[in-house]
Amino acid sequence: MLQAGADIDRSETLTERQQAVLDAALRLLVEEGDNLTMTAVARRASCSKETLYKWFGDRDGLLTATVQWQASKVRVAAVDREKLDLVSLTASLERFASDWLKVISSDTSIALNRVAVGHAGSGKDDLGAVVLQNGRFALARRLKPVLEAGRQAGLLDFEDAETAFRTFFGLVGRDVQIRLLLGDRVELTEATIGGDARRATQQFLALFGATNRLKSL
Amino acid sequence: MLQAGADIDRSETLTERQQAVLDAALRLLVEEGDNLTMTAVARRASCSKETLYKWFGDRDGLLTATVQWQASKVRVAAVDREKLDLVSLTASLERFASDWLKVISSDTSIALNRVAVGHAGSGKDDLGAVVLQNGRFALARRLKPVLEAGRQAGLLDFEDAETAFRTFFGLVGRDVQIRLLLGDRVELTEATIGGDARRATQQFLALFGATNRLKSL
DNA sequence: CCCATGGCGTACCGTACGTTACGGTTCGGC
DNA sequence: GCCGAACCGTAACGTACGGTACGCCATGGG
Repeated sequence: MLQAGADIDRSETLTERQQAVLDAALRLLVEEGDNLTMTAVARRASCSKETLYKWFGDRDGLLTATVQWQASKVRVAAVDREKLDLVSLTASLERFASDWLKVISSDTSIALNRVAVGHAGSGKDDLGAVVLQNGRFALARRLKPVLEAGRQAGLLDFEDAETAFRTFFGLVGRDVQIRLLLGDRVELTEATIGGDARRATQQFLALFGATNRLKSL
Repeated sequence: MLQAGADIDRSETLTERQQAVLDAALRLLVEEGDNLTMTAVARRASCSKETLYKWFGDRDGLLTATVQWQASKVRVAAVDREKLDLVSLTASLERFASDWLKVISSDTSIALNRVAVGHAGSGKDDLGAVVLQNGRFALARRLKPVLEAGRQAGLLDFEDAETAFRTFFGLVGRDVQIRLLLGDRVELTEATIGGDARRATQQFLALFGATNRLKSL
């Protein structure tokens, strides 16, 4: 399984300057992909290579620090769980879907996932684990309480929150992420994202809404 | 959009020996990932580097040839479209889902997708396009006729075959592929694949079956 | 005023790897 | 039996890049 603690918040232990350096590395990562060089990072960040090595150890250290830094920035606020009727549940689900689609279609997410996937083969670092923790698993952690609350309120009907979440994940993401990662130009305007979020939520409610029965899962 | 002709069948133009070399490269790609060296391929294939360069031009040429070679091997037979009732349609869908899950969870598919994703950033070659053509788009080409036939037979109800396919794709794959690419150990036994295929088809039929209405897509 | 520290810029080293060149060997055709 | 082509094994070359060392400057405390 995945290592625990891969999503520790490093924003505390980082000085202002170090964060600026990591931001530069992040921008360069988006532009150049995995073939960015230490000299390029140093030049872009206006710092010396020796400083990079002193702060981050080696290239892999810099990369993981960059990924964790970006991860610590997208920590989103959870949904408030006060009122819960069908319309608020629907709104929450649509919100989650829309946010998720925006994230996975952003340039930085694509770049980060690319390098993480590339590094996942030879187990030198755990970029894949970091990205998973702050991507797919973070989404699950934030969404599952909403699903459970929906079940408590009698709006949803499912056996296992995990499988319900995974279905929602599939309905939202479909083929978007893999196509983007493989370089396909998927048109994702604000409008299409909104439409996809609505469609996915409706489909999810059709499958797991308490009114409809689908006991054969 | 993606380049046409990315899925030309190269198995004709390749001699026996060249296919053996590509097989060796493929195995090495699965083991080593993108950091395989030309010397390693030459040694594994018991051929000289000069031959590699004469046959495939350069490293990228060898990689694309390897990917295309593997792609030409998984060309699967289409489904026969004679009888078409609900049980045969269900069987076809389950078959597709199960096959697809087996493919994306195979070692070679994971390795190939990893290098293709890694190379998709810097547009040196078009590995991403090749993988997409022979993966996601090939699946769509093979599945869409079945969906259309199902609609003709009054078993399915959808507006656009493309969006219907994408929903099916999402219901089948969910988070499996991205988790595998990122290095997560997903347990995918024969039994779980069968169960997932059944669940995905049932959900798809619940959404797009002609008996049920979900006109708000 | 002086010195120590931290960081910038740059030159440098070692190595890994893509690419090329070359000598030796097999093999089909004459 | 001889020739050329194709190919194997390996040595060699060039380069790019990770990692390190060193000189210089700024700042801040004594």
